[in-house]
Formats: sequence, structure tokens, C-alpha cells
Amino acid sequence: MSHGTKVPMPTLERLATYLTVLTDLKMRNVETISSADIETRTGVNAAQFRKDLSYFGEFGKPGIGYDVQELHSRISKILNLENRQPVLLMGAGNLGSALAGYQPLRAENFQIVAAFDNNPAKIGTQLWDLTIKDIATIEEENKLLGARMGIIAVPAAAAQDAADRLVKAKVVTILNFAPVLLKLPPTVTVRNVDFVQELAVLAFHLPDSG
Amino acid sequence: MSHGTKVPMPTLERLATYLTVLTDLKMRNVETISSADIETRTGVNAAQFRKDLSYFGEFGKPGIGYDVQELHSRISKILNLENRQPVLLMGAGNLGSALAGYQPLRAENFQIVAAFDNNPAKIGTQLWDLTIKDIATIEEENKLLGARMGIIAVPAAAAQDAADRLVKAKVVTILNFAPVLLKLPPTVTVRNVDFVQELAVLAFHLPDSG
DNA sequence: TAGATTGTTAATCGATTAACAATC
DNA sequence: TAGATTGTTAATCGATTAACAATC
Repeated sequence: MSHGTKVPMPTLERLATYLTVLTDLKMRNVETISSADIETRTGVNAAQFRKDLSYFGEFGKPGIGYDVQELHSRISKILNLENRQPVLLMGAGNLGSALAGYQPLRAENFQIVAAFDNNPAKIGTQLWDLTIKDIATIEEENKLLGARMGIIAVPAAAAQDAADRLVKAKVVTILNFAPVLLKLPPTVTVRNVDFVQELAVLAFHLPDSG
Repeated sequence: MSHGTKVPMPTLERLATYLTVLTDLKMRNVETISSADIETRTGVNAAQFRKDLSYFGEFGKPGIGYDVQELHSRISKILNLENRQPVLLMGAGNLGSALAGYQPLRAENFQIVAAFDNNPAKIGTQLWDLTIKDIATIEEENKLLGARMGIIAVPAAAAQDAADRLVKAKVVTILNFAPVLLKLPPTVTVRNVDFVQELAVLAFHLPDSG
């Protein structure tokens, strides 16, 4: 999918939010929604929603709104989520285990297809329906799996190595949970999730104690 | 802490990043850093870093840079992380368990002091060093604990109820992992972390398959 | 002093939103 | 047709960054 205008990052983030809402609406057999409905359900301004969609074409009918099925299908296509998207998991600790078992990923067509760890005590054991593999075998394993997405759920000290291995195995997008700035080729897209950062921002908003 | 000018949200998020880096530098006995060093370590533009700090006063010495200890201490104070910050955890499933065992929270002075669940099979059992409590007892429990921060790690369908209970228990900031728009009084600050959203944004960046 | 680096201003850049003609 | 709601423009708002005087 090639998009004429450059799409702002906040637009992409909201697109993913719309998709989740649409998945829910579809399941509940809602047929049509307006941008005002979207505002109620997501908190995103209705004009913002329409502007976001405008980067990708026309989606609605003036006076009517948007067809839920069609909008879901088109956003799904934009985000490359029409078909099952395989994902490699680096790290089979507490967080990795939680991610591997996280059901909502399935609902949006993500599937964690392999879990890697460097702890010999873990290699060969089961993580849900997966057998944990040696992190050293990732290149070989992904020749068969063909995953282009990876998740890093290893300790900070091991994150750069995990990232390098993912890239060697031909992964091009990485979701990184380690609080570390990964140094990678510009062809690789990285997003960081940092629990401590999130809590720290919240702590700032605490009223002065007492 | 009262701040004259309104602080932009991206500034707060970066402040948390600086703090993590400074914690690391402190541990490694680095005494001084420049804004250029910060750029190397965080990817944040040096001017951006200086601008971010300027919302809170003056921190460095022209020609020299910033004292690591002092900068850490001052950012720590700004973010209300000088003293241990107690946090309530809602949901003792896979994700809740991973969060309760997540070491980096400790390093920045966060402490999960109680875990709540509504599953009778879990109530009374151990989660690391905590005994899982009935979610219905949260108000009573937090009278003693006095936590003002909460984490929601329950399924989407239970998230609003969990949030309402946190607010009743006098929690004023919430980190929400459920992909749901929480409806709460404006006095409550919420941040959402959505794994599916993160992966969806990455999926958009996948080169067209083939 | 000379060199380095800050804090801040002002210019640039980008995102949000109100308003409205088009249209179902 | 009248009412509703889209897609898009233009205005507003806010964040980023280059530049530089101040100063250690």
C-alpha cells in the first residue's frame, strides 16, 4: 500500500484505535456509524476522525455515515492486518509469557509463532502452545516462519542483542519493551513501550501529597 | 510542585526517559553530561532536551554541562518519585503477574503494594510477595495503604468496573492496559497502553509483502 | 583568555479543529 | 425536499529546532 501524502504518526495510532472499535461494532452487528459516534466511543474529535481517514481516500456517505463492515475492512487493509501477521517473541520470562498468552492480539490477526530465550533451563519447555527455542536458532527458524515482526521482552542488558538477531532473521518491525534506545538500520521500524515511563508521567500528575 | 507554564505532554514523557538514563549514569558513576550526550543516549535532540528542562528552571552550567546527581535528583522531584510511590494492581492474570514481578519499577521507586482479582480461585493465593485480595475489599485495603496510583490489567469487559473501584478507593492516576475508553471524573488522570495498537502501527510500516 | 555549552528566542514545522459547501 | 453528515479548507494552536548571546 503506497500513500501519496505522508501520514502523521498520531493518525496511524488513532487508526489502530478505530479498528479495535470497529471490530467490536462488527461483532455486535452494528451496521452504520457516524464520526460523532466515533468521538463518543474513542474520545477522538469527529473532525479529527474524518481528517485521519482523508489521508487514505473517501470512506463514508454524507448524511448517512460509515458502513461498519466496509470501514473495518478498509482500515484493516491499510494496516496490513487483512491476513494473519506472524510475530516472533524474544524472551520467555514473565512479560513474554503474558504477551504470548494475550488474547486480544489474535482478535486483530496477530499471531506469535515462536518464542526465543537464551536460558538453557527454558529452552525446550512449553510456553502455551509454543516450544521455547534457543535464541541462537532464530535465523534458521524464521526461514520457515517468514515473520517480519518481532517483540523484545528481554532484560534491558540483552535488548540490543535480541534486536540485532531479529534483524538478521529478516524482521523489519520491532516492538521493544526494554527501556533502551536500540541502534538499528533505518530500514527497521521500532516502537518502544516503557512501563516505567508511563507510570512516571502519571506520577507527575499526582496532586501534591497530603 | 506547581509549574507556572503548562508543560507539554511530550516533554513529560521525555523527562521520564531522561530520568531512566540518569539512573543508569549515576550507577556507573558518571559525574557530568552535556545535552549532546543526552541526544546520543536517548535520540532526543539536544535543543529539545534543554527546552524541556527550561520549563522547570535552570539545571546546567554553560561550558560544562549538567551534574548527573543533581539533574537526577531534580527530575526525580519534578516527577514525584523522590519517595517510594505505592501502586495498586487490578488483575492478577498473566499481565498483572508480569507487572508485579517487573524489576525496573522498583529502580524508579514504584512499588506495587497490593494485587486484586475477582476470581475466587485466585483470591488468597500468592503473587510473588503479595497475597491476592478480593477486588471488593479495595476501599478498605487502601485506607491503610494510601496508594494514589493504580494499574488496570483486567480483561476489557471488566476494566470500567476496576477503574470505578480504584477511584472509589481514592486513586487519582491510572495506567490502563485494557483497550477501552474509561469514563472517569476529570480529576483522575489516565494513560492507556495498548499492545494491539502498537503492533498495528508497526504493521502499517511493513513493506508490501513479497 | 579561548573553548565549550547553556538557556532562550524566534522561526519553522506539523497537528488539531471549526466551519461549510457538497451530497446522500 | 429537509435533515444529516461527509470531506476538505483554512485558521488556530502547539511542538520542534536552529541560532546565538550569555557565561562557566
